Amino acid sequence: MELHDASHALSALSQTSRLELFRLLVISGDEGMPAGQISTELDIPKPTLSFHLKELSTAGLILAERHGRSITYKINIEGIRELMEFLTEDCCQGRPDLCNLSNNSFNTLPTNLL
Amino acid sequence: MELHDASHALSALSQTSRLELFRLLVISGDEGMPAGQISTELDIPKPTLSFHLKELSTAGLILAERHGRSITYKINIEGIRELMEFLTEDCCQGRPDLCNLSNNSFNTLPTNLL
DNA sequence: CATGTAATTCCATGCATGTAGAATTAACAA
DNA sequence: TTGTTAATTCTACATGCATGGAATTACATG
Repeated sequence: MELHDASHALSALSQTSRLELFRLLVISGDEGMPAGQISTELDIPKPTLSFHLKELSTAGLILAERHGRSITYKINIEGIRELMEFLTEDCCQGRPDLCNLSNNSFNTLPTNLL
Repeated sequence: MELHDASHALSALSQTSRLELFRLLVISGDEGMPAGQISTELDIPKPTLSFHLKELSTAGLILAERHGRSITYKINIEGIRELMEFLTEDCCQGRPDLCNLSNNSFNTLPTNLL
């Protein structure tokens, strides 16, 4: 991942509606959530939501999958991983304390959602 | 750190000029770099640079310190750490593989720059 | 105090982004 | 094929952001 892509991804996440949307999809996990449900859940009109979903999609942060007549969205694990790696690359040049977050309990969390 | 602050920080980093600026300050480390040098280094006019520096400052990502008649900027370790924590919080709810980046060699890097 | 240097604010311009109603496409069901 | 539901594009409007020249503030030195 290079500067331009990272900037695109960060730009997609820099908007409160989209950050909330992103969070919701992260929590909803691998099964994702259909657009209509997201629209009611976050109280965002469908055209507006569609715009934001597209932003996150082209930024490589979420994926779309049609199920019948509804379209389900879910987070793109690879895309997020790449962004995280880019940021930690940036943050940690010779400064390991920055990224060595002490209170991240990732490894103690259940993995049954994967 | 809450949604609004995170969105503010992400917004500050979402712009290519500022992302480059941020990178430069990360690399320049704890001694930072005066605004004039940044201006010539990145070939950004002073008023434009000043605008971007302010954006990163109010987002809590960099710090300013006057030395004589020049003002030196450097990264704000705490601010960056908070943003990283917020993002990993978001990214890792029940999905530890996302943030458990395998190829991060932070702990093998020299710490003499701190 | 006067001069030179560093950086910032002021301000106007142009471009990009967010928003949401109306029209449109896509899919299923009878 | 007609009707219903889901989601998207089209479109227009308003707001916000990036840019950089000109004027301004802050500081050091003779």
